[in-house]
Amino acid sequence: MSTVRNPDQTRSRLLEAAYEEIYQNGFQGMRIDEVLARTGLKKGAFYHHFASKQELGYAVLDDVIEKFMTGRWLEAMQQADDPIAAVESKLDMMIAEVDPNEPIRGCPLNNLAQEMAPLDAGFQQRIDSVFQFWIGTVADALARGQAKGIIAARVKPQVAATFIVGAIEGCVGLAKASQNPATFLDCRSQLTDYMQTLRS
Amino acid sequence: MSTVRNPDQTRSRLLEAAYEEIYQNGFQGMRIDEVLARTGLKKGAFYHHFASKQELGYAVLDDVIEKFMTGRWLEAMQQADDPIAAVESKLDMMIAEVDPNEPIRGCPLNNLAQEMAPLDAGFQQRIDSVFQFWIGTVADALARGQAKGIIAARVKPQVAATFIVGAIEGCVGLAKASQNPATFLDCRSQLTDYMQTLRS
DNA sequence: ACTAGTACAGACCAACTAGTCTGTCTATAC
DNA sequence: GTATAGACAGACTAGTTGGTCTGTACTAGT
Repeated sequence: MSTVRNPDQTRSRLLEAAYEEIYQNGFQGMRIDEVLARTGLKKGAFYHHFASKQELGYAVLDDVIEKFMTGRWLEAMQQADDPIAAVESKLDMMIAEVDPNEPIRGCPLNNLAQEMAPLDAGFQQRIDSVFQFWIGTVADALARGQAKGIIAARVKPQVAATFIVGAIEGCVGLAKASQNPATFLDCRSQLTDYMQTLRS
Repeated sequence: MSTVRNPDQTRSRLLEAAYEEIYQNGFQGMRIDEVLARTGLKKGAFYHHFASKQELGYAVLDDVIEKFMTGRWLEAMQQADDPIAAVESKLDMMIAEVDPNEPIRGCPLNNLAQEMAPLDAGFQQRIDSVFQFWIGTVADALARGQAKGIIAARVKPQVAATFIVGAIEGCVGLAKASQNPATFLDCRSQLTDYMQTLRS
């Protein structure tokens, strides 16, 4: 049996399976054997593409999570006429994506942050850079809103954006703790109130 | 050598060591051997007091973390003249407790929540009950503030309290991700702004 | 004082898990 | 076409980890 080889795709499959396993069990809880079982690949393939479990974790952050967050927030914020409406729209999307049949697993980025940031500098730097990028997209949108006069001049875009991102993660985290989507809705309603105070 | 025995204290030492290990490495990352090394005890002692690692985790939540949160928030909120000022005071205490020489490890309760809530129903229920208690203390204080006329009547205490707790955890979580206390200060300043909007 | 249950010590085990190594098949360069 | 490097398979290992089990010393009730 002649096997067709496609190393790039093999690597992607490993990354995708690892992302799922990490999302479900955390990085430390993720087992390489389970990633291999998901993909049907063997140890030989894995360690050909990744030097270690740690390197796999870094690659998931670099190649899956960062790209996901970039795709999700960058252009949505960049081409937003109203930054607050754009954030609200993203929150609506997050709600729509919740699968009521599955446990609430929260935000993949924040999950890794809370687990790994104090334990591993490589994780921490990558995570921080994604958060800073995310906050930066919101801050830039707020600053453009100020230029357009729809956001109050007193608002500090970076500070407000930090809080918006922090509050989103907080609301998601509480919903995860309670395993109740209604918690997110309650929490989010107040984030909405806060954001309205940023308008001029 | 005649060893003095004190089973209650032995159990407490195990719980305290386990709490520290969980706080540093997470529940899954916590190793029983390391708990024993911290205490100088052996397997025999451990499995006499706890049926399993899972039961230890439950006990840490029930006997350490819940008690800690109760002691920290209950009476402070109960005897608060001004609920917002009381929360601010607690935030000041949290800042004061940060040790600049150690990595920012965040909130022990939220750490466990983000790691274990979707994985283990026993953890999830215990964590949720502590969060609900915490939120309840804040909500009750807000309601009393409304009765006194210092909190606006339009405020829904439970919803506002949920957001306050969520935002606190979000701010702490971001500071943990960035390993930068300044992130918490920025984030918190906006939580302060939000809370001011609750006044009448 | 005796006994029975309690509170441990510490050796041991079975399962798991990250990582290694050798071999083989495939693709690519020439 | 052939050599060389890349892309895997899969058996194997060494270390770890939660948990068990037996034995023993302590303690409380009678």
